Amino acid sequence: MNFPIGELSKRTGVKVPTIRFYEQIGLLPEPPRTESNQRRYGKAEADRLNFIRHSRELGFEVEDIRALLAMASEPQSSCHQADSIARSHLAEIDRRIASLTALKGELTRMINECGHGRICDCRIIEALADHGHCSTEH
Amino acid sequence: MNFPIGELSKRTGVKVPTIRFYEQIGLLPEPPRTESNQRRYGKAEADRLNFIRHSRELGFEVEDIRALLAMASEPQSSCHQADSIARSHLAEIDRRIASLTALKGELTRMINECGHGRICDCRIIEALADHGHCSTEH
DNA sequence: GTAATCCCTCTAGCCGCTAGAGCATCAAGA
DNA sequence: TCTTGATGCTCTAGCGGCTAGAGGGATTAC
Repeated sequence: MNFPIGELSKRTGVKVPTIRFYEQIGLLPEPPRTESNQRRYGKAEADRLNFIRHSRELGFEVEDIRALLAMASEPQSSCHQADSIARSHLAEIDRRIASLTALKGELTRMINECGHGRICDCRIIEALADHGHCSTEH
Repeated sequence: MNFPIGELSKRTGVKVPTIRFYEQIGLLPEPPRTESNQRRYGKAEADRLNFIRHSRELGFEVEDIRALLAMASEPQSSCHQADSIARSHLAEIDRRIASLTALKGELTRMINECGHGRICDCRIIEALADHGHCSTEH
Protein backbone atom coordinates (compact mmCIF):
# COMPACT_ATOMS: atom_id res chain seq x y z
CA MET A 1 0.00 0.00 0.00
CA ASN A 2 1.04 3.54 -0.68
CA PHE A 3 3.69 2.87 -3.25
CA PRO A 4 5.22 5.18 -5.88
CA ILE A 5 4.56 5.22 -9.60
CA GLY A 6 7.50 2.97 -10.50
CA GLU A 7 6.15 0.25 -8.24
CA LEU A 8 2.69 0.61 -9.77
CA SER A 9 4.35 0.28 -13.15
CA LYS A 10 6.09 -2.95 -12.10
CA ARG A 11 2.93 -4.41 -10.63
CA THR A 12 0.82 -3.75 -13.71
CA GLY A 13 3.26 -3.83 -16.58
CA VAL A 14 2.20 -0.35 -17.66
CA LYS A 15 5.04 2.08 -18.31
CA VAL A 16 5.43 5.07 -16.05
CA PRO A 17 4.78 7.73 -18.71
CA THR A 18 1.72 5.79 -19.80
CA ILE A 19 0.36 5.84 -16.25
CA ARG A 20 0.79 9.60 -16.14
CA PHE A 21 -0.86 9.81 -19.54
CA TYR A 22 -3.86 7.81 -18.30
CA GLU A 23 -4.15 10.17 -15.38
CA GLN A 24 -4.02 13.13 -17.73
CA ILE A 25 -6.86 11.85 -19.88
CA GLY A 26 -8.89 10.94 -16.82
CA LEU A 27 -8.75 7.13 -17.00
CA LEU A 28 -6.97 7.08 -13.66
CA PRO A 29 -7.94 9.45 -10.85
CA GLU A 30 -5.38 11.90 -9.53
CA PRO A 31 -3.69 10.07 -6.68
CA PRO A 32 -2.62 11.64 -3.39
CA ARG A 33 0.88 13.07 -3.28
CA THR A 34 3.66 13.05 -0.75
CA GLU A 35 4.93 16.31 0.70
CA SER A 36 7.55 16.31 -2.02
CA ASN A 37 4.86 16.00 -4.70
CA GLN A 38 5.32 12.35 -5.60
CA ARG A 39 2.28 10.24 -6.49
CA ARG A 40 1.31 7.46 -4.08
CA TYR A 41 -0.90 4.55 -5.10
CA GLY A 42 -2.76 1.70 -3.44
CA LYS A 43 -4.28 -1.62 -4.45
CA ALA A 44 -7.43 -0.02 -5.87
CA GLU A 45 -5.41 1.94 -8.43
CA ALA A 46 -3.42 -1.16 -9.35
CA ASP A 47 -6.68 -3.07 -9.94
CA ARG A 48 -8.08 -0.27 -12.02
CA LEU A 49 -4.90 -0.02 -14.05
CA ASN A 50 -4.86 -3.77 -14.63
CA PHE A 51 -8.40 -3.51 -15.90
CA ILE A 52 -7.32 -0.75 -18.27
CA ARG A 53 -4.26 -2.63 -19.47
CA HIS A 54 -6.18 -5.80 -20.09
CA SER A 55 -8.90 -3.96 -21.96
CA ARG A 56 -6.29 -2.25 -24.13
CA GLU A 57 -4.63 -5.60 -24.82
CA LEU A 58 -8.00 -6.85 -25.99
CA GLY A 59 -8.14 -3.88 -28.33
CA PHE A 60 -10.78 -1.76 -26.62
CA GLU A 61 -10.46 1.94 -27.27
CA VAL A 62 -9.96 4.40 -24.47
CA GLU A 63 -13.53 5.68 -24.75
CA ASP A 64 -14.85 2.14 -24.46
CA ILE A 65 -12.71 1.60 -21.41
CA ARG A 66 -13.98 4.78 -19.87
CA ALA A 67 -17.53 3.46 -20.25
CA LEU A 68 -16.62 0.00 -18.97
CA LEU A 69 -14.95 1.50 -15.91
CA ALA A 70 -17.99 3.62 -15.20
CA MET A 71 -20.14 0.49 -15.40
CA ALA A 72 -17.82 -1.50 -13.19
CA SER A 73 -18.33 1.12 -10.52
CA GLU A 74 -22.10 0.59 -10.51
CA PRO A 75 -22.39 -3.11 -9.65
CA GLN A 76 -26.17 -3.09 -9.39
CA SER A 77 -26.91 -1.73 -12.83
CA SER A 78 -27.53 -3.87 -15.90
CA CYS A 79 -24.63 -5.22 -17.85
CA HIS A 80 -26.46 -4.73 -21.11
CA GLN A 81 -24.22 -1.86 -22.09
CA ALA A 82 -21.03 -3.77 -21.37
CA ASP A 83 -22.35 -6.58 -23.51
CA SER A 84 -23.12 -4.16 -26.29
CA ILE A 85 -19.65 -2.58 -26.20
CA ALA A 86 -18.04 -6.01 -26.27
CA ARG A 87 -20.22 -7.15 -29.13
CA SER A 88 -19.55 -4.16 -31.31
CA HIS A 89 -15.87 -4.53 -30.61
CA LEU A 90 -16.10 -8.16 -31.64
CA ALA A 91 -17.82 -7.15 -34.86
CA GLU A 92 -15.02 -4.69 -35.54
CA ILE A 93 -12.45 -7.41 -34.98
CA ASP A 94 -14.32 -9.67 -37.39
CA ARG A 95 -14.21 -6.93 -39.99
CA ARG A 96 -10.50 -6.47 -39.50
CA ILE A 97 -9.79 -10.18 -39.72
CA ALA A 98 -11.81 -10.44 -42.93
CA SER A 99 -10.02 -7.50 -44.42
CA LEU A 100 -6.58 -8.77 -43.44
CA THR A 101 -7.40 -12.22 -44.77
CA ALA A 102 -8.31 -10.74 -48.14
CA LEU A 103 -5.08 -8.75 -48.18
CA LYS A 104 -3.16 -11.86 -47.28
CA GLY A 105 -4.61 -13.70 -50.25
CA GLU A 106 -3.75 -10.87 -52.59
CA LEU A 107 -0.22 -10.53 -51.26
CA THR A 108 0.40 -14.25 -51.38
CA ARG A 109 -0.70 -14.34 -54.96
CA MET A 110 1.57 -11.44 -55.83
CA ILE A 111 4.55 -13.05 -54.16
CA ASN A 112 3.96 -16.44 -55.71
CA GLU A 113 3.72 -14.99 -59.18
CA CYS A 114 6.97 -13.10 -58.80
CA GLY A 115 9.67 -14.78 -60.88
CA HIS A 116 12.50 -13.27 -58.84
CA GLY A 117 13.96 -11.71 -61.92
CA ARG A 118 14.18 -8.09 -62.84
CA ILE A 119 11.81 -5.31 -61.79
CA CYS A 120 10.51 -4.92 -65.28
CA ASP A 121 9.07 -8.44 -65.11
CA CYS A 122 8.08 -8.28 -61.45
CA ARG A 123 4.51 -9.19 -60.76
CA ILE A 124 4.60 -7.50 -57.37
CA ILE A 125 5.36 -4.09 -58.81
CA GLU A 126 2.94 -4.71 -61.63
CA ALA A 127 0.16 -5.77 -59.29
CA LEU A 128 0.65 -2.74 -57.12
CA ALA A 129 0.42 -0.51 -60.16
CA ASP A 130 -2.87 -1.93 -61.28
CA HIS A 131 -5.76 -2.79 -59.04
CA GLY A 132 -7.43 -4.45 -62.01
CA HIS A 133 -5.22 -7.48 -61.41
CA CYS A 134 -6.74 -8.04 -58.01
CA SER A 135 -9.28 -10.69 -57.30
CA THR A 136 -10.83 -8.96 -54.31
CA GLU A 137 -11.97 -5.46 -53.52
CA HIS A 138 -10.04 -3.43 -50.98
CA MET B 1 -3.23 15.73 -69.58
CA ASN B 2 -2.44 18.80 -67.52
CA PHE B 3 -5.35 18.64 -65.15
CA PRO B 4 -5.81 20.21 -61.71
CA ILE B 5 -5.63 18.48 -58.37
CA GLY B 6 -9.39 17.87 -58.08
CA GLU B 7 -9.34 15.95 -61.33
CA LEU B 8 -6.36 13.89 -60.16
CA SER B 9 -8.34 13.19 -57.03
CA LYS B 10 -11.32 11.96 -59.03
CA ARG B 11 -9.20 9.78 -61.28
CA THR B 12 -7.39 8.08 -58.43
CA GLY B 13 -9.86 8.16 -55.57
CA VAL B 14 -7.30 9.90 -53.35
CA LYS B 15 -8.58 12.96 -51.53
CA VAL B 16 -7.18 16.35 -52.41
CA PRO B 17 -5.58 17.07 -49.01
CA THR B 18 -4.04 13.61 -49.07
CA ILE B 19 -2.46 14.31 -52.45
CA ARG B 20 -0.93 17.49 -51.08
CA PHE B 21 0.20 15.53 -48.04
CA TYR B 22 1.91 12.94 -50.25
CA GLU B 23 3.68 15.74 -52.07
CA GLN B 24 4.79 17.20 -48.76
CA ILE B 25 6.36 13.95 -47.58
CA GLY B 26 7.98 13.37 -50.95
CA LEU B 27 5.93 10.44 -52.22
CA LEU B 28 4.75 12.57 -55.12
CA PRO B 29 7.08 14.99 -56.90
CA GLU B 30 6.25 18.69 -56.89
CA PRO B 31 4.21 19.21 -60.05
CA PRO B 32 4.44 22.21 -62.35
CA ARG B 33 2.14 25.13 -61.51
CA THR B 34 0.02 27.46 -63.56
CA GLU B 35 0.69 31.19 -63.51
CA SER B 36 -1.84 31.45 -60.72
CA ASN B 37 0.04 28.86 -58.68
CA GLN B 38 -2.27 25.91 -59.20
CA ARG B 39 -0.82 22.42 -59.52
CA ARG B 40 -1.13 20.68 -62.88
CA TYR B 41 -0.79 16.93 -63.29
CA GLY B 42 -0.44 14.41 -66.11
CA LYS B 43 -0.90 10.69 -66.61
CA ALA B 44 2.45 9.80 -65.02
CA GLU B 45 1.41 11.36 -61.73
CA ALA B 46 -1.97 9.61 -61.85
CA ASP B 47 -0.19 6.27 -62.39
CA ARG B 48 2.19 6.93 -59.54
CA LEU B 49 -0.65 7.96 -57.26
CA ASN B 50 -2.63 4.85 -58.17
CA PHE B 51 0.40 2.78 -57.28
CA ILE B 52 0.60 4.56 -53.93
CA ARG B 53 -3.10 4.20 -53.23
CA HIS B 54 -3.14 0.54 -54.08
CA SER B 55 -0.09 -0.12 -51.93
CA ARG B 56 -1.71 1.71 -49.02
CA GLU B 57 -4.89 -0.32 -49.49
CA LEU B 58 -2.77 -3.43 -49.22
CA GLY B 59 -1.41 -2.08 -45.98
CA PHE B 60 2.10 -1.12 -47.01
CA GLU B 61 3.63 1.66 -44.98
CA VAL B 62 4.76 4.87 -46.55
CA GLU B 63 8.43 3.95 -46.17
CA ASP B 64 7.80 0.64 -47.93
CA ILE B 65 6.05 2.47 -50.72
CA ARG B 66 8.92 4.88 -51.04
CA ALA B 67 11.25 1.91 -51.55
CA LEU B 68 8.85 0.17 -53.96
CA LEU B 69 8.52 3.34 -56.03
CA ALA B 70 12.29 3.70 -56.17
CA MET B 71 12.52 0.12 -57.41
CA ALA B 72 9.78 0.60 -59.95
CA SER B 73 11.84 3.38 -61.46
CA GLU B 74 14.79 1.04 -62.07
CA PRO B 75 13.26 -1.62 -64.29
CA GLN B 76 16.55 -3.45 -64.92
CA SER B 77 17.46 -4.09 -61.31
CA SER B 78 16.57 -7.22 -59.39
CA CYS B 79 13.18 -7.52 -57.81
CA HIS B 80 14.64 -9.32 -54.83
CA GLN B 81 14.07 -6.32 -52.60
CA ALA B 82 10.44 -5.91 -53.66
CA ASP B 83 9.90 -9.55 -52.92
CA SER B 84 11.47 -9.13 -49.51
CA ILE B 85 9.31 -6.12 -48.63
CA ALA B 86 6.19 -7.95 -49.70
CA ARG B 87 7.18 -11.05 -47.75
CA SER B 88 7.86 -9.21 -44.53
CA HIS B 89 4.59 -7.37 -44.94
CA LEU B 90 2.84 -10.68 -45.40
CA ALA B 91 4.47 -11.97 -42.23
CA GLU B 92 3.24 -8.91 -40.37
CA ILE B 93 -0.28 -9.50 -41.66
CA ASP B 94 -0.08 -13.10 -40.50
CA ARG B 95 0.93 -11.91 -37.05
CA ARG B 96 -1.96 -9.47 -36.93
CA ILE B 97 -4.46 -12.07 -38.05
CA ALA B 98 -3.21 -14.51 -35.42
CA SER B 99 -3.40 -11.87 -32.74
CA LEU B 100 -6.89 -10.73 -33.75
CA THR B 101 -8.08 -14.32 -33.92
CA ALA B 102 -6.90 -14.92 -30.37
CA LEU B 103 -8.67 -11.76 -29.22
CA LYS B 104 -11.78 -12.85 -31.02
CA GLY B 105 -11.79 -16.14 -29.14
CA GLU B 106 -11.33 -14.39 -25.83
CA LEU B 107 -14.03 -11.83 -26.52
CA THR B 108 -16.46 -14.44 -27.74
CA ARG B 109 -15.94 -16.45 -24.60
CA MET B 110 -16.49 -13.37 -22.46
CA ILE B 111 -19.68 -12.46 -24.26
CA ASN B 112 -21.06 -15.97 -24.19
CA GLU B 113 -20.48 -16.29 -20.49
CA CYS B 114 -22.25 -13.05 -19.76
CA GLY B 115 -25.61 -13.79 -18.18
CA HIS B 116 -27.06 -10.40 -19.16
CA GLY B 117 -27.83 -9.64 -15.57
CA ARG B 118 -26.27 -7.08 -13.32
CA ILE B 119 -22.75 -5.70 -13.51
CA CYS B 120 -21.77 -7.41 -10.30
CA ASP B 121 -22.30 -10.79 -11.95
CA CYS B 122 -21.01 -9.77 -15.37
CA ARG B 123 -18.33 -12.03 -16.75
CA ILE B 124 -17.22 -9.37 -19.21
CA ILE B 125 -16.28 -6.91 -16.52
CA GLU B 126 -14.82 -9.69 -14.44
CA ALA B 127 -12.74 -11.02 -17.30
CA LEU B 128 -11.41 -7.58 -18.08
CA ALA B 129 -10.39 -7.13 -14.49
CA ASP B 130 -8.40 -10.34 -14.38
CA HIS B 131 -6.16 -11.59 -17.10
CA GLY B 132 -5.86 -14.86 -15.19
CA HIS B 133 -9.23 -15.86 -16.62
CA CYS B 134 -7.88 -15.78 -20.13
CA SER B 135 -6.96 -18.86 -22.06
CA THR B 136 -4.45 -17.15 -24.35
CA GLU B 137 -1.63 -14.70 -23.88
CA HIS B 138 -1.97 -11.20 -25.21
C1' DG C 1 -22.22 40.29 -62.70
C1' DT C 2 -22.49 37.03 -59.44
C1' DA C 3 -22.62 32.80 -57.21
C1' DA C 4 -20.84 28.34 -56.73
C1' DT C 5 -17.06 25.77 -56.91
C1' DC C 6 -12.56 25.10 -57.06
C1' DC C 7 -7.74 26.07 -55.51
C1' DC C 8 -4.06 27.93 -52.34
C1' DT C 9 -1.33 27.99 -47.64
C1' DC C 10 -1.12 27.37 -42.93
C1' DT C 11 -2.15 25.52 -38.52
C1' DA C 12 -4.06 22.23 -35.50
C1' DG C 13 -6.17 17.88 -34.35
C1' DC C 14 -6.95 12.77 -34.31
C1' DC C 15 -5.20 8.19 -31.34
C1' DG C 16 -2.39 6.18 -27.85
C1' DC C 17 1.26 6.65 -26.49
C1' DT C 18 6.78 7.59 -26.42
C1' DA C 19 10.99 10.38 -25.95
C1' DG C 20 13.63 13.83 -24.13
C1' DA C 21 15.03 18.07 -21.59
C1' DG C 22 15.96 19.85 -17.29
C1' DC C 23 15.34 19.64 -12.71
C1' DA C 24 14.12 17.69 -7.67
C1' DT C 25 14.10 13.82 -4.58
C1' DC C 26 15.09 9.40 -2.58
C1' DA C 27 17.57 5.17 -0.97
C1' DA C 28 21.67 2.66 -0.28
C1' DG C 29 26.51 2.15 0.26
C1' DA C 30 31.33 4.13 1.66
C1' DT D 1 27.58 12.41 6.41
C1' DC D 2 28.36 12.40 1.79
C1' DT D 3 27.81 10.79 -2.69
C1' DT D 4 25.96 8.45 -6.40
C1' DG D 5 22.60 6.52 -9.19
C1' DA D 6 17.95 5.49 -9.63
C1' DT D 7 13.62 7.44 -9.47
C1' DG D 8 10.43 11.13 -9.44
C1' DC D 9 8.48 15.60 -11.37
C1' DT D 10 6.67 18.87 -15.36
C1' DC D 11 6.66 20.30 -19.88
C1' DT D 12 7.01 20.03 -24.79
C1' DA D 13 7.34 17.63 -29.03
C1' DG D 14 7.05 13.63 -32.00
C1' DC D 15 5.27 9.23 -34.16
C1' DG D 16 1.96 7.65 -38.69
C1' DG D 17 -1.21 8.84 -41.92
C1' DC D 18 -3.96 11.54 -42.62
C1' DT D 19 -8.25 15.07 -41.77
C1' DA D 20 -10.45 19.52 -40.71
C1' DG D 21 -10.84 24.25 -40.74
C1' DA D 22 -9.61 29.18 -41.32
C1' DG D 23 -9.06 32.66 -44.45
C1' DG D 24 -8.07 33.85 -48.57
C1' DG D 25 -7.61 33.87 -54.26
C1' DA D 26 -9.02 31.85 -58.88
C1' DT D 27 -12.07 29.82 -62.08
C1' DT D 28 -16.29 28.53 -64.23
C1' DA D 29 -21.23 28.49 -65.37
C1' DC D 30 -25.17 30.87 -65.84
